[in-house]
Amino acid sequence: MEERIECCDEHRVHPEIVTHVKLDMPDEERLYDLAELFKVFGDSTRVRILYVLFESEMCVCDLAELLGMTQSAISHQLRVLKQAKLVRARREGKTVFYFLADDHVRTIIGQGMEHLCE
Amino acid sequence: MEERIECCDEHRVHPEIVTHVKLDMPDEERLYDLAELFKVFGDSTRVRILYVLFESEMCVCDLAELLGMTQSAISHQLRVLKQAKLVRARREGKTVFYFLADDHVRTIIGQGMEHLCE
DNA sequence: TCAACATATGAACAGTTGTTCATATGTTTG
DNA sequence: CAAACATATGAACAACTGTTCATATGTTGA
Repeated sequence: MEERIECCDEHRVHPEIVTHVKLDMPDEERLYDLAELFKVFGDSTRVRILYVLFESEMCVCDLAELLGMTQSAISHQLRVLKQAKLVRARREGKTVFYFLADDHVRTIIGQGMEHLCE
Repeated sequence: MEERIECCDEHRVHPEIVTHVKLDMPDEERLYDLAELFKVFGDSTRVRILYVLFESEMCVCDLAELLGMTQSAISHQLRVLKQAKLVRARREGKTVFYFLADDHVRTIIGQGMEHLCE
């Protein structure tokens, strides 16, 4: 802990800060999960689906038509979104309606948009 | 616009809503950029780098040592982060210090963490 | 200017991801 | 129950991504 692997010989950053940072870091696993979550936002098909669901819950085939993609592709992506707990599903007869799971989705996407616009 | 490609024959979602959603959607390009932005957050090495930079600006080799990765790997990822304008760099002699570009990064990661914890 | 050091970068490779196609599951209606 | 329809899923393939290795660039001090 006190000894460091050879790297830069002169450390501008104090060892205290490095130690402090190490203590403050969440577990590897938690950070891995966080990256996995953002990975879900990192695909334009899925972002588009989420944007649609901002307005209204919708069934798979309407999503497919709206986004100009096959039912299969949309269904695969909805599964990813569902596993990440970003959307939930509600069955009504033959059709399944998907809707946003909670408001973090809006906030996260909103902040992303803000970042793009600055 | 009024005519729809054959899909579900009975539409539970009113055509008005579909039209409304279409109008409210940002451009393809914007949504693509948004997904690209989140893609940057979607890697645990990059998330870890960002977390470290929450605490303090840091040089490449310190980051490499802290995260137990090669200098090259870190440097490649810093470039990605820089291109996305999530971090900025400051040169001081031989060493280059990287730091967070703005506070959206904190908010976005914070919201992501919140989502995981619910 | 040259050696030593910190960082950046290009090529290559393995691992991952999104779509398509074919098909399976599940639901309603006759 | 069978047909029709909406959705889900598995396999396969192309495209993309992150790391490594080798090397280049840029900076300092002798």
